[in-house]
Amino acid sequence: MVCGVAVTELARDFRSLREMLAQRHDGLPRRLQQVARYALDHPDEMALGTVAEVAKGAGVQPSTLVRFAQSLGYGGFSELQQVFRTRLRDRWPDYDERLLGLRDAAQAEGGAAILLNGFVEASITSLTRLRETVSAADLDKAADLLAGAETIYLLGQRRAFAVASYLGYALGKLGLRAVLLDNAGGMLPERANLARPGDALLVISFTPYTPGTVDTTAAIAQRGVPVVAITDSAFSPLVPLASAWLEVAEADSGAFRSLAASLAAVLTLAVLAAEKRGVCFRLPPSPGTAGR
Amino acid sequence: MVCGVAVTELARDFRSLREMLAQRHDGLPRRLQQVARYALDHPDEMALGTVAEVAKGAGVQPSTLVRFAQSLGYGGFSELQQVFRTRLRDRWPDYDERLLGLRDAAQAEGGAAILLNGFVEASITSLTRLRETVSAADLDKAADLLAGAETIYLLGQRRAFAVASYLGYALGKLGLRAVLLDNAGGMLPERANLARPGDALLVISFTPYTPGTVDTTAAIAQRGVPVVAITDSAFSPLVPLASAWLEVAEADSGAFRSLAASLAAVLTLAVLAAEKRGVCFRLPPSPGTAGR
DNA sequence: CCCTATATAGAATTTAAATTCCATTCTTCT
DNA sequence: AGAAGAATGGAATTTAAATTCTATATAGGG
Repeated sequence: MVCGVAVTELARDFRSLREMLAQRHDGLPRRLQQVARYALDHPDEMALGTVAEVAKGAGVQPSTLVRFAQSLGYGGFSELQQVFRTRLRDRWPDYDERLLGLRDAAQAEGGAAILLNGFVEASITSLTRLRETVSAADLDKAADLLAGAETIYLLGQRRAFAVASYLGYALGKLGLRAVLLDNAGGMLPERANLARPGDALLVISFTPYTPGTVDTTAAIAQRGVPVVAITDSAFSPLVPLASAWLEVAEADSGAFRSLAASLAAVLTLAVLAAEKRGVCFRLPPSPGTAGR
Repeated sequence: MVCGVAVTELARDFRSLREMLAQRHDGLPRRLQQVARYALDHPDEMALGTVAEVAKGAGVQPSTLVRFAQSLGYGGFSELQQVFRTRLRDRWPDYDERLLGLRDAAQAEGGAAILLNGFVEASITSLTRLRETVSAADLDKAADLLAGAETIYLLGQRRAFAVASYLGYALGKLGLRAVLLDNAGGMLPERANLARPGDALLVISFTPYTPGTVDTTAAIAQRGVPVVAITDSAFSPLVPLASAWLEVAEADSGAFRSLAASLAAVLTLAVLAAEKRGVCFRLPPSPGTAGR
């Protein structure tokens, strides 16, 4: 019946589908044009709805949707729907195109490039997700606590240690007193005892939460020191201990997790806290909206 | 059967669901906790996947998902899924609007969001640029040197220290012997003396190059130890000392540079080196294409 | 104006997914 | 340690959705 009609390669992503529809639209039967318009105007409905729902929305019969998909070269509506679902999954409006190109290029270059590309993609995923999960209010609250502290204690072990150490560097540059709690000589508990209620603890930990980190945080929190936690889930044992916390979930690329999102979050906190501190101690030149 | 059990009003939107799960999580059976975590970590899969797909992703049986939904008060998985689908619909009301207004949205949310957005964008810029400047050949060469080393010494100070420390963590996990050269007690020169020709040094430094890092690298290189450098320019003082080097330029967002690209590069090296080492020492089960 | 080819609507069928049920395995309490 | 209860995995069943089929309508050509 439909032998050799589909000259064009069938579209697997939303962009190509859009393009293809624009081209073939005029040659399509009336009802199918109607479906095409609806599909491009309501991509979310196309992705999430059942055939019956979409048909109702577009004002056509269910079978029309199937014929539409088939006339485009797909096996059926479900196959067409995958295009719309993929678009929902991978919606990084700015970066999706770039990423697709990167993946292809990496394949061509060989194993090392694929590996690198994996880490790059995991990092970008983490970063874009960060922008969605962390709100300005959360950041403000956490930064307020840090700005009000005399000394900021930093705690992070294993893979979170890198984050804590960079934060220590940044806070130092910004002129905020910070102490990096490492476990040198197994002295962590003793060094943690220095924290007093006028200070603050910033703790970073991800699954599986290092017991030492959790224990130390609990000990410090119990002594009335405000705790800001950076962790990866609402179920983290740090959350009940914290006065403020940020959810930072890092994607992994097989072997190791990225730290990109954690670093971005932590630097934001550092700069925010410094700004707030600046407002308290030395009044800034421009009042009102302090941030540029 | 389930008369009047659900005391709580059942959640119809994502936020309440999230909250409810956080509360009830501890009282839940093991598998149901597992599902709860997966659901919050992969909301898109929950929205788009079928029961079978989600079950596979979460590592449970399909029936467990249904029981999970029911224990929360929903009629079944489909009803629970609606919550996740609604979230997808509502969060991106309009595709085009979002394209235009990412930065505007940050403006509207306040200083904190602008700041965070800046760090996220800087990181993504660094990461995509990394893919352009670093070639697979460079990576291979550097990884070969590391794979051939008995012990890998890691050197990075100031902001590069975070990178070196994460690399140390990763190499340890991969079973490669690595020594992080910190300057504890001002003993850096003495500790660096331990490196011998059969070892390797991985050094990370960016403008302005920390003198201590450069000096130590020079001393080690002169004693015949192969050096792999991660630095930000061909004119870096590390380049003439190195047997292999990678150019990693980090974008900055005003105050601080991202470390995202450096971390991605360094992790790639670590995994590559471990793979090569595996090939040399214990022949892998699958010959030919050793990858994964 | 009629005949043929194509498109369409709606019912019938097929296919796939969600839910329930039951046997087995862990837990917990005595 | 043993029994009772809850939790789990997997097959069986039910339910819903997608696809196909056919009768009817519509448009285009002779």
